[in-house]
Amino acid sequence: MSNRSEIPVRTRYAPSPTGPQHIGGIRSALFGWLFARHHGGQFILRIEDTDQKRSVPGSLERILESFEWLGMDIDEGPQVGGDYGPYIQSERLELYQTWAKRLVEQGTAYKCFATTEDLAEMRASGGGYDRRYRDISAEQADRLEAQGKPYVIRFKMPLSGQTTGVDMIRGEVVFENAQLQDAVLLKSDGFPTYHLAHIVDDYHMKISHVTRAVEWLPSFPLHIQIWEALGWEKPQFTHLPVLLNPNGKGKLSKRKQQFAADGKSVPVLAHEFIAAGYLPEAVMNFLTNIGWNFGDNREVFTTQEAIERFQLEDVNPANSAYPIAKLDWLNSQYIQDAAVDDLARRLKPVLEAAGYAVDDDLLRRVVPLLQVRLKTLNDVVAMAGFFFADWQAFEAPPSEVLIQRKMDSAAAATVLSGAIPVLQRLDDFGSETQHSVMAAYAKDIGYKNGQVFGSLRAAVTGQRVSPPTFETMEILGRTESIRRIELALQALKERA
RNA sequence: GGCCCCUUCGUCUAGCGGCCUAGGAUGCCACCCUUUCAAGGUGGAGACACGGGUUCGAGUCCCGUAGGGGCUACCA
Repeated sequence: MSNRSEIPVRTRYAPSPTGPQHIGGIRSALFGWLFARHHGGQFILRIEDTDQKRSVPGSLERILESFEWLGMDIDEGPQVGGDYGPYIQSERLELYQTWAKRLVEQGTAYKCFATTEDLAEMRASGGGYDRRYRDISAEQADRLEAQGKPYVIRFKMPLSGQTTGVDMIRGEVVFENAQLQDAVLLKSDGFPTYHLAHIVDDYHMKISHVTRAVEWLPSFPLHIQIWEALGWEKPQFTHLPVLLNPNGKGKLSKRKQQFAADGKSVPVLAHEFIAAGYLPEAVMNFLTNIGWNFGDNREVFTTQEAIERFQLEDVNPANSAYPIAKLDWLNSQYIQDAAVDDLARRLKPVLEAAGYAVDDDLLRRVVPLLQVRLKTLNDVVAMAGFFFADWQAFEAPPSEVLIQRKMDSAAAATVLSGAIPVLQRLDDFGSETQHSVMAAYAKDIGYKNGQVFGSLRAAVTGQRVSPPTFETMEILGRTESIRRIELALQALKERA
């Protein structure tokens, strides 16, 4: 596939284990994954837990679950292993310390003894770190260290000149070195910062293409300088656009619950998509189509098809408002196109979670009635839960459901009671036969189809909105259908 | 504030100088179909942020302005 690079393509997703996975992070990972798969390369998961304070136990499991659900397979990482591990940064501390020390020895980094208070003062007087320890002598530094003073290691950023970075979707980006600070490479607790750790790891893990969110663009020149100070050949870089809130204002946040225009809360965390009843294929399709497009004006495509076409260069550099409304549509497309057994298998746990005991054969008969009616898997409960409830416990719905528009209680009773013998006489209780016979019946008694069919629907399903009436009655069977109609008649009589 | 990135219908996008009287999708509206709800069909409204250049010709290239986003931590 790749005909211009001899080195194998290796991309990585390197999240901090700070809790549930945010859809924005997953999208960044997705682009790196698609790129690796397109080129037949490897996709690596690395956990960046160098900030102990922010680490949340169980995060790794959540990340792995999200990837598995979406079908994004990981070639190397914690749990799966690989030749370049460990894949958790807190287990690689020695490596970072070695290289930080090397930089100090070669004079491109230095020990800085400024205290938190010193830094706070500098910030208060309106500026960043003033580089006060950048040029102290080695003896001075040794003396301070011998006194037990804590220190960090900072990078000696060039004070003048420019650094030019090449971004695969933006081209050259030029920065003034004087704008950059002497970033901390190694913290006083011996842990590296992101700046050092990711470079050491990307180098040692032979990452060929760094894909990360645009918020890293401002520190791009710093990273370039560090790569060069280390004397390592750089990978290629791509800064990916991010997801904005649905209204286009601000980066999509997992902290603040977002609401779509219709007032529905917007799924942002990976597990929320599962809980909301979305299909993983639909979510993948949805995510892939933001900031990248399939071409040919196609909106619905498989992950495999996307892999065949995906190019990082084609990614739109602009951030996007989170187009969540499109996911409902896409999801409904996938539900419509799903095979009956497949959809039944996915619907079953949803119904069970709602408290229904699901009979597989019954479910398979019901599914075809549902396919054009469900936006999400969860919709099955309101639309067709009644099929799976205890039939013996069925009760007639309230009168306002039973009595159709432009009808009253007496009219409803007339229509329903007259329908019973007609249904009883049928040789064939199939929906089509029912339909034609009931249409004729409606004409006979002078009511509209909608009034007759609607009355039956309400009597038999207990709902105003349901799958088609006659298909439903066919599944329920003649005996049960008529029993329910009788229950409705009784209810109308009692309430009259 | 400084620095960096971005800017086509409400939204996601196609467009990489003439194929654009700007295409698709979603959402919205109307009509058709119709036993509810959907689905489906047909049609409609809807965008090149603005101003300068460059060019025979600019949505497409350059500059500026405006707007949006991000960074500016011993967080990533």
